[in-house]
Amino acid sequence: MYDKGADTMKIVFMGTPDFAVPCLQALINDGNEITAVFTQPDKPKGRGYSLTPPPVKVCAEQNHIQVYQPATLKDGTALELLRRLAPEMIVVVAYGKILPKDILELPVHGCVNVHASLLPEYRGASPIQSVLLDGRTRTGVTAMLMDVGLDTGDMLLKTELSIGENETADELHDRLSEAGAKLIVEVVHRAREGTLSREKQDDSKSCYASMLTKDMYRIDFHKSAKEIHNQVRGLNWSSAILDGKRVKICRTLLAEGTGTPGEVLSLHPLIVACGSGAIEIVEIQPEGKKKMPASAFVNGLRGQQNIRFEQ
RNA sequence: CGCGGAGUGGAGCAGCAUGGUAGCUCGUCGGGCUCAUAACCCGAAGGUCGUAGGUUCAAAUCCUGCCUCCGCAA
Repeated sequence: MYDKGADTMKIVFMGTPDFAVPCLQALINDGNEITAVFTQPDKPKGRGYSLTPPPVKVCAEQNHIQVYQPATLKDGTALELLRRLAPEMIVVVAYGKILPKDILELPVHGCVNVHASLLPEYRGASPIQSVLLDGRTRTGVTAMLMDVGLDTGDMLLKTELSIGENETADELHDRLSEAGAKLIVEVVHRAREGTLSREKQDDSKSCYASMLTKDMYRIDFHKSAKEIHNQVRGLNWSSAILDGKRVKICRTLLAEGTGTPGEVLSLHPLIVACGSGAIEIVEIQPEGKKKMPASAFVNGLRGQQNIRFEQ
């Protein structure tokens, strides 16, 4: 009754970090024929610079899928390889490389990208974090048909999510990642049925999520409590200097109170004054230690309880 | 051989340079006080001090190997 070609699709998957893994796994579980996975080359990472494979590679290998890690897609070898693989669709999720035009045009169903924002807003590198830094209350994932621009292609499907007041980038990342996995499976289904429709992006409403830089992680307690709270949750943590030592502030809540910026208003709970308002520090990580509840940190202070955060 | 920090009852820390009775702030359990409490008071349980060896009459403490965790940097 069923034509084999009608209920599976030949797909090449391109992706690199954790965010892309649920999408790949979902496509596999959905029974599609993943003929190959493209991912970034292993890179020296972490302590000792040990060569670390990207998460997508690990997942692909567990599923016995052929992995390719070309340094570039521009020299034609990737194109030739892809011609042989003959995918009906290329799915790209946080791959980290630009696809040249001839690859974009290769599959019949095109190159579909899953992007972690409601396009045309937050195109670019850090949509998840930027949305939180800006204090937005809604975001989502968008599947789009890639073109030569950066996240500018025609949109196919979206999923919208509302953002919790205290939600962190890690938490949002995971939710968006799962939503993206469901979304791409639906895109594949509908591509087979031929029921997808394309919607152009309204460029006048677009904005870009800039790359994250190191200095964005430093807390300036002159800023408002709201800004600092968004910074901590948007970046997962931010650093401050306490008693001459660097600490990561990993989780905060908005709190009551006023004082000079950086002043510790209370140890139980741990509340710090900001430029306007105050934040409660819920989780903190001293240099060289594990992340711990602020209460544990305060317990370990022993005598030196006259602490204040430096500017 | 990238640089550095750390592993001590359930949590966070002290003790280690001058080896010799396990400490502190919490938590837990029991009891008391209170209209009441995450507050206060009294009491209790709970630790082969990461692991394997070495030195020693004696090692959490000194020496060596190994494991694990973390910060920086990439």
